[in-house]
Amino acid sequence: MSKKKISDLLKKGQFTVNGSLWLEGDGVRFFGPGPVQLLELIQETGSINQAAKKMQMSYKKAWQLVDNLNAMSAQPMVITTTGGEKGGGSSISEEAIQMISYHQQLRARFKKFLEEETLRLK
Amino acid sequence: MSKKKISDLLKKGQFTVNGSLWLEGDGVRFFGPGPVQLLELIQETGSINQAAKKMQMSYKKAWQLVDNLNAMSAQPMVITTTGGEKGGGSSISEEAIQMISYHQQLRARFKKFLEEETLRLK
DNA sequence: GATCGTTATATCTTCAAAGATATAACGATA
DNA sequence: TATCGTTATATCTTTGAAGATATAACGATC
Repeated sequence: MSKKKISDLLKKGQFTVNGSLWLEGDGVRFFGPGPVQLLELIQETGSINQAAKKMQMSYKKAWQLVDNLNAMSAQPMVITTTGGEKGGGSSISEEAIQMISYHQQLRARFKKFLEEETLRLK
Repeated sequence: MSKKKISDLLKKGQFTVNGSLWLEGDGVRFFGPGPVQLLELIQETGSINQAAKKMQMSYKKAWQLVDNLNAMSAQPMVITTTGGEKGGGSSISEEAIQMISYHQQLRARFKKFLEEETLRLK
């Protein structure tokens, strides 16, 4: 019996290999797709609050992500200030910019991997 | 300023790139690591019930996975019989064996990808 | 028809994650 | 000192997934 293509084994028409990637430190996941987008939006808006709103995330969750990121990194990724003229605000560090850049490249390589694997199904 | 290694940006010592993969049909995830092990154990034990116990999964969840797998595949991956001498039992189809084999190869390639990406951090 | 262990299914309970809400702290400006 | 919008934090509610439990259906064997 000849070997069938995987897609022949399955019922529906459109199949893809998909997945997700993250950085792990001592078994703890800490840098997935969510945080990257949040960092980008903090950079754009200058505020955790506004960044959270833009991605329809609760402020609470956004703050937790920021807190977690800062705890895991050698230098803070997000610098926050409270009070002042505009009530405060946040900016991202050079390290955060490098992490964003790295993550974009990583995602691009992963995307290629997934596309190759999806082709292999057919 | 020279570009730092990613691992220098982070606090703790041991970092890895990790992730998970699955097959998707019409946006619905349906074939991850859990089902593969379950299929293997059904093949080994001849019973959904015993397979579930071996991997410390509730029968309910195991049965749901089996039901889902059969619904997604052109031919059933698990053939079940009820009643009879031993109360019934289950076996896996040729298609399931092919899926297991495919998934093992896919995991091996993914493992290589993750290892390469982890090396890149350092 | 009584027995057996399994499949098949429904229902109830638990538990953790997420969301909603409220409020204190902050500090430049006027 | 009053105002402002933001950060920082606590607490309560909601929700969905998982787990626990119970039971019917099944059919070869005796």
